[in-house]
Amino acid sequence: MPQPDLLPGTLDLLVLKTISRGALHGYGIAQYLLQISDSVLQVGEGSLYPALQRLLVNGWAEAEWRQSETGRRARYYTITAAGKKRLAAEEEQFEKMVGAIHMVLRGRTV
Amino acid sequence: MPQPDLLPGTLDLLVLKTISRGALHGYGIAQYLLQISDSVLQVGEGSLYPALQRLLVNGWAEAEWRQSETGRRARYYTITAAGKKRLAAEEEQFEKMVGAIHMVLRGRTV
DNA sequence: CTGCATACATCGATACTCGATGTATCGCTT
DNA sequence: AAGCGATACATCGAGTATCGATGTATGCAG
Repeated sequence: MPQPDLLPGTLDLLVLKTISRGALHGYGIAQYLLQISDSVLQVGEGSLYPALQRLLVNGWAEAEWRQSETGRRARYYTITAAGKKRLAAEEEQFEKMVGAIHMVLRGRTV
Repeated sequence: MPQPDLLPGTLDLLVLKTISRGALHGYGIAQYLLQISDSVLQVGEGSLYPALQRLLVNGWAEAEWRQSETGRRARYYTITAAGKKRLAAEEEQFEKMVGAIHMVLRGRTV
């Protein structure tokens, strides 16, 4: 178990943010995350598809079958209004956590 | 499930960093994290003690029974050389992840 | 017509956090 | 001296998430 492919608990955040830029299919989401992160965020399909299901179930995203740019059938995900609210909340929570962790790492004496 | 008490996967990092400042017992570690993070990092005992066990098993920390400042028996944890190496690695990995996630959140077009 | 990239999805194993529960002692207040 | 809150340890089961393996299918290039 050398290194995780991503920080646990942040996948929903990443996916929501990605589809907030425009409708996208699962494979495309994975590609986007890889590219923009310089191959740091390697989200496997076994993590991604369950995550997308979660978003649908919670009403944070909607799905629609369409034709992809390369001609294959693909499921495009769109963020909903509830999803945008959730995204904002998760983003804030994430920054709060990172800030707190940095306090520890910087190691000020209390 | 409103908000998690910490980012999953970062607890070992936090504990290692804390005891790298000097030997400390479990209860004290939780207190320290609370204080320095302004009550953001609320690590429960059910998370902390298993984490400490992990550190011992992996040889990243050593434990010794002593008397606490308040007079009770307490188990003081000290970071080992291997633990310091591990800490550095986890710290680097964490920053890499956070940097990558920020790329997504800032949402540059690729 | 073969292989690779695209595109979907599920499953079991593994790991981690979280809340509840339990024990015990110290020191302060009543 | 009895009671209570804070200190201090630890374990257990439930819930949740990630990961790797596996399976299906199609479009396109060579």
